[in-house]
Parts: sequence; C-alpha cells; structure tokens
Amino acid sequence: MPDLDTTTDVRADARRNRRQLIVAAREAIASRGLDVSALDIATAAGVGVGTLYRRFGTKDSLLDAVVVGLYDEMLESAQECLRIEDPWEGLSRFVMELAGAHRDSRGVAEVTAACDTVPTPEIEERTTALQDAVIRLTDRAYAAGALRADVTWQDVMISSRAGLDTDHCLGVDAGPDGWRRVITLLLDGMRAPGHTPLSGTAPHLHDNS
Amino acid sequence: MPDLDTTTDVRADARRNRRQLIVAAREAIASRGLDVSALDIATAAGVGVGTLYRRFGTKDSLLDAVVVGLYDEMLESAQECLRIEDPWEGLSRFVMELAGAHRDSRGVAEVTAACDTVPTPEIEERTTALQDAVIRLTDRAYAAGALRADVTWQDVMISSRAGLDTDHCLGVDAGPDGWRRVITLLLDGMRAPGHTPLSGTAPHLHDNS
DNA sequence: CGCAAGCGGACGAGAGTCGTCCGAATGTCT
DNA sequence: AGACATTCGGACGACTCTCGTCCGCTTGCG
Repeated sequence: MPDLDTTTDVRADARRNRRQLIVAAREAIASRGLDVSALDIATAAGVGVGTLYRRFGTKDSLLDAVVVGLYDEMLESAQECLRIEDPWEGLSRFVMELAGAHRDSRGVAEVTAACDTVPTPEIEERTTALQDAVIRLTDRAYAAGALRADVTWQDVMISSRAGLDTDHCLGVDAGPDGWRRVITLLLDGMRAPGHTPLSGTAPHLHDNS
Repeated sequence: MPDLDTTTDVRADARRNRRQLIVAAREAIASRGLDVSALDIATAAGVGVGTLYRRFGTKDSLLDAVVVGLYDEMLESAQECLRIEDPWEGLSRFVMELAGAHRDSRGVAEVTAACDTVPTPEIEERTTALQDAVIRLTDRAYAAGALRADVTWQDVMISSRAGLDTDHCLGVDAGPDGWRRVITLLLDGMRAPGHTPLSGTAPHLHDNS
C-alpha cells in the first residue's frame, strides 16, 4: 500500500481525503471491479469528484495505487506459505488464499486475468515475484512427493481462479463457502495420494431433492 | 431451438430474416453475453434493427428464444450421458460437456448463474429437468462406488462452472484446453479412488521458468 | 402489374461516463 | 485573530452507448 500518509507539504484535510479515497476505491474495486466510476468512489469516500482528480490526477492513477497494494498482500501471503514446513500444506494453503483474494475483490480477478493490456512496471515486477513463489511452492511439493507429477505450476496458478464464478448454477446455491469446496476438490485432484475431507459446511449434503 | 421456420403466412424474406436473426443472436450471445445490443445482433444478421423489433417485438423475446434452445441442448447432452453404461464415465462426461457449454457461450454462463432474476416458465422447467438428470447421474455413481460419499450433486453442478474464468492468471496462459485440465483435476478430486491421467495437451509441462 | 407486407436506419430520449472549472469553505501561518 | 493560499464540492459540457419507434422506400407475391 504505497504512500498512504506521505508527509509532504499538503494540507491535513487533503491528506485525509487522499486516505479516504484509497480506502473507498479499494472497497469499490472489490465489489464492482475496475470499471467502477469516479463518482462512485468519490461519493463512497465522502468527497466530490473534483477532489479525486485533484489528488490523483487520473482515475487510473488511483486504481493503480490500490491494485499494487492488493498485489503486495498476495505476495506477503505467498511468503508466509513458503515458511510453512509441510510442502503440501504450504502449497494448498496458498492456492486457497489466492483463490480467496480473487473472490474477495472483483478487481483482483480482473487484473490477474488481463493478458492483452500492458501492465505497469510495478505490477509486472510483482507478477514475476508471484510466479517465482508458486514455482518454489510446487517444487517443494514435488520433492516431497505430495504433488502429482503431471500437474504444473501453471496448473496451480490457474486453479486459483476455479472458485471465481461458482456461487450458483442452474438453481443450485453453493452457499458462502461453496468456492472452498471447489478448491478443496481441485487440490485433492492435484494431490499425489489420498483425500482431504471436505469441510462440514456443505449445503444439502446428500439432500437429493 | 423453437420455431426456426414456422410456416405462418409471413413473407419468405421475413422468415429468412427471422432465421438469420436467431443465428446471429446465438453467436452474439455466445461471445458477448446477454448484454449484447440489438444493433449488434441486427448488423451481424445483415438486417436493420427495425427488422429485429418487427420480428420479435422485444430484444428480450429474441434472447429468450435463443437461450431456451441452448438449454435444450444441455438437456439432450444429459440424456446422452445417462445412456452411457459406466456411471463414472457418464457423470464425468456430463460435467465436462456442461462446463464446455458454459465456456462456449458467455450467455449460458450468465443465465445459469442467475439467482435473483425470475426465470421464464420454459427456463424453470428445463432447469428442474437438468437438476433431475444430475441427481440421477450422481446416484448412479454413488451406487457404483465411483463418487466420494461427501460430494453432493450440488457440488457436481457447481463444478461445471469451475473452468469458466481460467484462461489466464498472473501472466500464465492456460492455453485453449486449460479449462479441461481444471475440470479433469476437479473430477479426480471427486472420484472415489485413483486418478485420471491429464490430457497430453498440457502447456509447458514442468517448464519451470 | 399492383399493392400489401416488409425493410433499413435515422432518430428522440434516456442513462452513464470522464475530467474541468469556479465560487465557497477551510486549514495554516503569522 | 486575521489574511490568504490551498483545497473542496458538485454542476457542467462533451461524449458514448443503449432501446425502441417511425416513415419513406423496396420487394415478394397473387
């Protein structure tokens, strides 16, 4: 989260508004994605749109600041998972957390899926770092014999998006933790032997009607 | 695909335009989703927007006709899979085909995810029929000991959306068949014992760089 | 060949967006 | 306490995109 409270020579209210705008933008991006309007962000922050443009020059500039912060959080999560002793635990935990980050913020889902838009240097750098982390996590899991040999680190990365749009399907409501069940099953499929028990929060377990 | 060539007393060119509009709408819905504009459909069909409204009265009326057709295809696929002897083969095949239908048409993905909008009677009827089919498919798989006991038919339904948004993630390109790998892994996780070998079309197998 | 049926696309109305601008309010420094 | 530069808010113009209508022109068909 870069320069949230830069102590430059701006006035106190200006600094406060800047902070509020970043917080509001973060929430707006989470729920509405990167297409959120400048007016929505400003209103949520309790300021006028003029203030937004005065503080950040461009709507995109504000969005960039928020997105970089989100990437840093994903990176931090990856580092934590690399510190977990059990390689499988580390890998599966990171996949679950990355999937969670995607679900928590529609903006994250949009920006990690971008393939044709040119990323800013900050984003590119963090993307590479995240790839490195995933490679390390999968290599550890291979070495421990916990990960199927035909599953690549790219599969792992991609899998973290599998829970994205899995809330409803053809009249079925997956419930608030439905996506966790999907990711768990996916991880089970990637695991070399055995199963992980599904969490007990299953909706309608065997309720065939 | 309802009344594609109703031989009512309309003129031949009117009937032809109606057909072209449905074909164009189907393609437009597939690539752009249900929010496609009337002008886009009409242009793709090679007619003016006036013709669209004259033939269908409402944009939604045209969309409904297309969507019902898509549901019928999903239902037909389900019936075919129920005719497959091996219960696991039948179940996994249907999940893959349902996932494929979701990927082939953005409109399908949007409409099967709808939970707050009230469905038309035609859609509701077909949704129930699809649920029944999935229940039958899973019950067969349970009985054969092929499906984990803690996996519900709702899990199966939801899983068919897992491959939806899995083309790119953090710089990784899943390739054209990436979603199939995801669904395969997911099915492996749902399977009672053993693994299904992943298809050989894996991009960058163990290309850790 | 004549005419009803059908056609295309310009059009009005409305929604939603971005970024600017300026009179009013407010923080800060003396 | 007072003065003044900084900052604020939101109305505003300009633009894009949407739907569904309407009417002069074309065309299929008896």
